[in-house]
Amino acid sequence: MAYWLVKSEPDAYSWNDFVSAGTAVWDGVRNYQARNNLMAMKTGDAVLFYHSVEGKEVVGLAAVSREAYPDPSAPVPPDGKPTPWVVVELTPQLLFPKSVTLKQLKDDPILQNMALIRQSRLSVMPVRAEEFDRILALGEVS
DNA sequence: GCCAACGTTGGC
DNA sequence: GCCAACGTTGGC
Repeated sequence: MAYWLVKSEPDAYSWNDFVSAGTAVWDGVRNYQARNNLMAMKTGDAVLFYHSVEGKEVVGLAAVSREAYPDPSAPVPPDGKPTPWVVVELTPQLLFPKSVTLKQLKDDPILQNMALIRQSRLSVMPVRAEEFDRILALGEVS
């Protein structure tokens, strides 16, 4: 199983919105690196849910419930080719007992090299197993 | 509110 | 194909 992190601005789509919806179609990704990460996701993979801009913290854990398929919200290319953009579907798993702030991640020696820190604009990124375990520990997920 | 990082667009 | 201009993201 692989591990991932997705970002969402809570003003636009928060963890509570996600829980209320029960499942989320992760649409609107328009960056090729992020798209490649979406395409690599497998059903059952674990996904950390991060609030960007407001909060700046990992708030919960989700799971991939459906693998990549074409993004229905993407514009149709004029040449009639299929859109390059994809979505996955995510399902909430649990709310962290304690949110893990960006500052905590930056201050932790194990987490120094996370894409979240080194590449702040990427919205969908892989997480290493040791990073994932460490973040769950910081979030007091038992 | 500012601005650094960085991806995209379009003129040449 | 290069690169300046521009737009967006997201931390501070």
